[in-house]
Amino acid sequence: MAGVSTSTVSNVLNNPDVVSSATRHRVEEAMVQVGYVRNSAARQLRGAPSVIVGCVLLDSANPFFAEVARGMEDRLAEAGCMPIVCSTDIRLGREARYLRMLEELGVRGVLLSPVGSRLDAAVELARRGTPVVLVDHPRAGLPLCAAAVDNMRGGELAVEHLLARGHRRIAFIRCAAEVRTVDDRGEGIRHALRTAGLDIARTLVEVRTPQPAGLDEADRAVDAVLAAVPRPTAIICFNDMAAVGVMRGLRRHSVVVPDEISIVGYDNVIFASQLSPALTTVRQPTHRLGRAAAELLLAEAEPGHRHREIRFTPELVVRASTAVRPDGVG
Amino acid sequence: MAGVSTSTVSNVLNNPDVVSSATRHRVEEAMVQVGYVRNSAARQLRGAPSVIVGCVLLDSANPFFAEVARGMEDRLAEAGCMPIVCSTDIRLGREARYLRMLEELGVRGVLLSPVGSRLDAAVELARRGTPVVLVDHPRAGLPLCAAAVDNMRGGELAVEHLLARGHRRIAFIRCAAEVRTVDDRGEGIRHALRTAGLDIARTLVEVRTPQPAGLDEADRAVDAVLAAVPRPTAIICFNDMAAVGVMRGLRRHSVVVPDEISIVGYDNVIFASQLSPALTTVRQPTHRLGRAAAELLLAEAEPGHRHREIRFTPELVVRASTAVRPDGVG
DNA sequence: CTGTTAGCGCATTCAG
DNA sequence: CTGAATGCGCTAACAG
Repeated sequence: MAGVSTSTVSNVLNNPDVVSSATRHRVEEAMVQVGYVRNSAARQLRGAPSVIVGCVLLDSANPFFAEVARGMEDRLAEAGCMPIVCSTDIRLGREARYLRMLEELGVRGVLLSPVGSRLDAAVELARRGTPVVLVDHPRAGLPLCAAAVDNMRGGELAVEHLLARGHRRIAFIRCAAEVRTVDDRGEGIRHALRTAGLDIARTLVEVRTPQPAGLDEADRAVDAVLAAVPRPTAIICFNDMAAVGVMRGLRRHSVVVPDEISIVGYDNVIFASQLSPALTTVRQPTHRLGRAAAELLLAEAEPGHRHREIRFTPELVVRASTAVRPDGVG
Repeated sequence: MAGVSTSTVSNVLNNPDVVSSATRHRVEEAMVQVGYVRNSAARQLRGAPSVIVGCVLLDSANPFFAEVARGMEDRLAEAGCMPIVCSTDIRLGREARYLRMLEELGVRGVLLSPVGSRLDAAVELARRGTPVVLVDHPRAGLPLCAAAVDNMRGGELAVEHLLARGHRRIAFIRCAAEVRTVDDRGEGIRHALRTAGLDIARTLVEVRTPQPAGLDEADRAVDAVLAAVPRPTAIICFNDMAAVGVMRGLRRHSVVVPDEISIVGYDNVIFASQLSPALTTVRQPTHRLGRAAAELLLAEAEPGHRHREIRFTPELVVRASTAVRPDGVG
């Protein structure tokens, strides 16, 4: 020890009030002199909780998840924690690998936007002692916490809006990969159609875009939509990026939006309002979703903790890409 | 030990070929039976290099950085590493705090998009043994590696394009925060104007938007641009999000783009091509930038390593938001 | 090829 | 209030 003492230093760091302020100052001074840096590995080995939280998302570069991750980061920072951000690209193998690595790291917990709906790996991980919070996925009775958006409701909102505008022939463009959120939106779409007394087989056209489901793939999916007989008068897209691709595809076919075909996106990315036409879409509270997930995870450390779900409700943002059904169609 | 041996297990994990395949299998079996999980903390304490890399960025939710981060993540994953992603929001205090935490964690290194240009903290950190790679910031002779985009050239590209279209009165909308990349673009703008033999005081109008420099702030900054006498016929924005705000602001003032005023953005975010009018902008190789930074960091572990800089060149993407200068103006 | 041992840096005893 | 001693899980170096 530079000053005089030995592991009084430990107390200076962990129980500052137990040390006389004189020696405390002396020790603190010595620490900056020597350039002392705490060693997290040793602390953790000794049993201290890790400050690291794993965030395993489908794709951190996707604007939706990027904002969710930022919400997580902000809440974690308040608690002195930091996120490790991983993208699975909807690949189960990568998810498993990341979960394994995070477990070995002894992270405080994992915020997981799961690939499929077989959550055995997540449940097992939690059972072994690493808390897991599901993000953007319903709790589904599992012994885990979850922060989710009501995607069924999101699908319903889109359909209700289109039905009110007179549309009776609607396409749903979705990604080929099995993603729970997208499935739920599809479920909501069908539910709303049934509720309106419509025959799904005759009103709904589902088109899947190949992976990676980006702008170009959605552009090409337009061909299939336009080939459907009778031709849909409205298209619901599984996210805003796809909606942009669809707009491009329709332009390619010289189909005017919204005069001939209406479009509804999903996510309300920041550019949605500046597209031409401005995109009608479903807004999700991304930042708050991320915060909530982090909140749930941090709460797992508390004594009488019980698993719970925080569920957000999406909102329809009506803009210029949807109009009343053109006469004589559908 | 479940099977029979003790720290032969260590060899099974680290020197598999040194153990007879019989016992190896036996040990491996026992490991899954017991549900054995390596303890990274203990390995690290013992001297193993960490698999964690700190990524300290200005704002991970910003599409530019989100894609850079993804590039980092992809390269790191190939090396069995994972990124901790932190956002400073251009606050020195937060940067310092994060760097400290990452140092305590004993990360493999830090990929830093620095707040200002006073890089003492980064240099010190590196000197103490945590490698630092600058991201989106020039090396500037420092004893660090850097992965950067030539932002001066980006500014020049924008100006050269506008000058070729006849513009002689140009506004530059920038964020109030001191950000090196934006400063460099401004420098490039001035350099290109000087090179063309123009008087900067008479051709260039610089407007700063308050923090957080988002869409709304840029929208409001339009007022100042339009108030300038003579009124600029073109606006260069420090990023695409700002360009979107500027478009909105101009619409608010019933100024038609590009007929009355041309706009150049920066970043070429994925939606840039779908705006109305489609945005002329400067493209940066985001994903590759992130990859390169990670690459440089991983290379720091190699024996005869020498610091170096990887510099990318931006490209102008000409679209519909820029036109020839309207007659009789400027 | 397999078993034994020491110590990485810290926090938490217990004695002074 | 301060100083000395132990062990967290692992690996490297050596002994069998």
